[in-house]
Amino acid sequence: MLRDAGLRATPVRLSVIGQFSGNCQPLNAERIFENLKKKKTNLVTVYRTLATFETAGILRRVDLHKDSVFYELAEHHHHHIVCTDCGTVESFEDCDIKSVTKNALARSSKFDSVSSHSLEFFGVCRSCATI
Amino acid sequence: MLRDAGLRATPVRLSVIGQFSGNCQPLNAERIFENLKKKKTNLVTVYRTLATFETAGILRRVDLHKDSVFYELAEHHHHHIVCTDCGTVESFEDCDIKSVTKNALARSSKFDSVSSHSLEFFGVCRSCATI
DNA sequence: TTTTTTGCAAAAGGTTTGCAACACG
DNA sequence: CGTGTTGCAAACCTTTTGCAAAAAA
Repeated sequence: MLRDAGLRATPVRLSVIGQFSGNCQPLNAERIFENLKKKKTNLVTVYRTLATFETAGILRRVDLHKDSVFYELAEHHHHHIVCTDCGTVESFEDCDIKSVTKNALARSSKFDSVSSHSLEFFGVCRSCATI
Repeated sequence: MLRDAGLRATPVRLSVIGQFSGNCQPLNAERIFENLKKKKTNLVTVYRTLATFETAGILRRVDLHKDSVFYELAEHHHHHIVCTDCGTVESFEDCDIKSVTKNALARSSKFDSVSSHSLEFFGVCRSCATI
């Protein structure tokens, strides 16, 4: 993955990729940094790693209406349901929005194509709703 | 609108609502503040107004993968195509994602319902693609 | 060895908070 | 008049930048 992107394989980078591979939840810099504490690295390095990976197309940004930016593996085409109360995030994979995309492009005056989309749902989870 | 939300009608608030009503583009605090400069107000007040309006359900947050938070009228159920190159934003209204929503909820173990969703497309606009 | 990557410190930028003055209703 | 709202200054917090030391290839 790193080699394909022309990036050097460093411990931090390998560990960051590992964190995403072993986890379906989107992660933010702070969280990744916590998981790396034992590795004695720097939060700045995490931010730089995330930026590099996003540019390389390894990670993609996920907007969860939270205070910091979350990422997930680009190859995992996920969408999310976010609890606006407790912040829990649930992911789901299938999204058949081909027809939506087609309609959007048909009506667009500026775009001929799109390269990605983000789709997130927001609501109150069952657990928060019942308390 | 303000009365319904139990909010006082102040000049800044009326002007902010006016800006959104007369504009289909999502706006961020900085932009709203610029449009208000003649009114001699404060950027802090703009942020507070936006937060109040979001809580009141008058505005909703739009994530455009930009550095600041954008908003639009909640009653305008819009989605957007954002150029990842020049940043231009095009809005579209129709989005038939009922079936996607239904599927997501059917597979969800934590949510029985959702109250909103955000759907944005990203790509390179025709103008940026040809240059 | 050469180029990329990291660490540290410091800055930047967007957003929030405390508190007193102000204004809507 | 009373409570909600604003202005100002300052703080906050996430993210970015500069530069020299360290590490990958």
